Amino acid sequence: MKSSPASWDKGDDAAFGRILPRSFYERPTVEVARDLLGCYLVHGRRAGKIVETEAYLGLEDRAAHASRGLTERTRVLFGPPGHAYVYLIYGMYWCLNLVAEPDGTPGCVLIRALEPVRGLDGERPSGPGRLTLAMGITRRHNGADVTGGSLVVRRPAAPESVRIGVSPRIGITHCADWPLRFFIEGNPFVSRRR
DNA sequence: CAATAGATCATCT
DNA sequence: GATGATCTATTGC
Repeated sequence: MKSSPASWDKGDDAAFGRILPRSFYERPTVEVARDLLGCYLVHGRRAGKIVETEAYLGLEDRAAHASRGLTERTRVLFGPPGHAYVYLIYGMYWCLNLVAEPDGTPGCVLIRALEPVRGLDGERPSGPGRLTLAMGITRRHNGADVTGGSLVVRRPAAPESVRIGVSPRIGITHCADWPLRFFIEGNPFVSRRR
């Protein structure tokens, strides 16, 4: 399933579908997290299918950065939807989030794993840290508009039908039992549980 | 196979 | 000065 020449291999990004409009992100975070599964994250020549996400809410979600209020770092989370929130974790890994909810309301979706589609040969973008490493995403993308730019998300016109799994989020200490992690059942690129 | 230690730094207290 | 939405390597059973 890799040798057949697909049109996207020739650089036709439209084969990944239409770029998701801002209205897609301007909804409840959980809905956005679920609907992002099966969409394509495209950065230059590199592209991957989103197979695992986590929702991070607002003030009531102590696991979310936004719960500590508006600061210099979390400014993007409180801004308009459809932008990237990128931050450094544990001193070595960048994590990519997509801002959801209307302008002024915090909420974002952490992209946890991709299935390599183009320009990611030999990579295993499972887990937030490895994903950004493979895609070449860094602090430069913090605040970037993902509805038009070098980094965008596209949705196929006819998404394949998949089973969506739900579980608690990974690697957090607060609200550790909230079922806000979503993934495509059976996909081999979904990261494993601790 | 499961548990733990270590790397390393922006952000916040 | 402490913390953390990670990942890998290593140790121990």
